Amino acid sequence: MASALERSKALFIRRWGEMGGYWGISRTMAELHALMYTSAEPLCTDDIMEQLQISRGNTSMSLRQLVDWGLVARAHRRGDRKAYFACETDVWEMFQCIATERKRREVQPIVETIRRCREMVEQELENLGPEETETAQVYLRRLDAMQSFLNAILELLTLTLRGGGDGLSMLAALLTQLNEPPTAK
Amino acid sequence: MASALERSKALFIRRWGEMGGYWGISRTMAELHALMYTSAEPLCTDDIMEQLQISRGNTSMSLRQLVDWGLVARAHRRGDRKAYFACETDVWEMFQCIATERKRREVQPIVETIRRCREMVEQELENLGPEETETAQVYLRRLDAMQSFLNAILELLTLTLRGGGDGLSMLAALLTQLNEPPTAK
DNA sequence: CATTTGTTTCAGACTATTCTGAAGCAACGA
DNA sequence: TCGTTGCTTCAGAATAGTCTGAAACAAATG
Repeated sequence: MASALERSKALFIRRWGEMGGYWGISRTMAELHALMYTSAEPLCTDDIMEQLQISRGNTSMSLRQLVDWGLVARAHRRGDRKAYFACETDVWEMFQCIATERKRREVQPIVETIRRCREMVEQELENLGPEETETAQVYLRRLDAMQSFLNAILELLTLTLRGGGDGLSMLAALLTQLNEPPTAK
Repeated sequence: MASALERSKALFIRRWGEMGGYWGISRTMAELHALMYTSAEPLCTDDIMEQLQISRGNTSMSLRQLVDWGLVARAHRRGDRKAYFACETDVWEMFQCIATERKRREVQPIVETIRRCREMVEQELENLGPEETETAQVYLRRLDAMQSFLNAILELLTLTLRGGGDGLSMLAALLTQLNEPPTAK
């Protein structure tokens, strides 16, 4: 019978994997991450294969992605040719890695697309009938709103992340202050 | 030849759909959302089917999900039995809808799981050898760190969202202030 | 109550993603 | 140089996720 510690880890790994799915990360990659997060020691490929029951190829590919995201680092042991892997264990650093990458990969492109979309319509704006102009205006206003929103989020993340590891927790404290005084209005 | 307005909308819809994929939302559902966001008027099922070239069934299911998320509302026209659908157009409200739902569906469960994981190990803690105890301690510390992190995020969202629609933009402005003075140190 | 109009559901088809396993590559030591 | 160890790659298999279309349903109308 597996120890309580092992069963506890297994549960955490399973749940973390599930969650990955909801956020556009493959279940296995998330499980791999969880496994490393729960492990006190760096792990080698074979450890991972055995614990998660996945193939060598899958392990190699998933590890590479985690390293690309900056969530996992390669490590080596003296007199051992195998590569070992260790997870970033500071949760705020972890969050920063993810936020930075998603910003770059997903938010930036849509901001750029919105800019282009706006441009396309602006050029045509003069040659439209009155009703079409109205429709176009609504559309442009919506694009602008979305653009501002995304820029605000980008700025918020940039500023929060720049502020070092505990930026967000500081922020939360700050918000509490902001939210409480107004009750005395 | 399609008008620039149409081509612009199509581009936005395509990109928004792609992005949905990265965030664990089906491409079609995201496209549907984008279509409604770009449309000045509420749309009926047939409009959507035609514009996105998808089946009636798919349209019905995707709309239902969007309504569940609170991102889209049913509307009706006098003397017309068809249902029309309109998108939430305030981006901050939109964000709130998504944040609230994800919090409930995805963050809460993992917080609960972490609590359980901790419990499982605590019970066993006394019956362990010294080395195992060390390992278990590391694991528990990691669980605690993750737990605090998630709670901070939850709190942050709650506070931000409670503060009305433009809470975040206010926040961004505030952070700018916080970050700029220190340059004068 | 039969008909028309519009919506929902869901089994099966289809598509996309993920995974495996074996071949290939690279680094090292004998 | 050749064998050994360990990592990476990728074609094809397996799996998971999405979509269709037709049947069932529901509501309004004649």
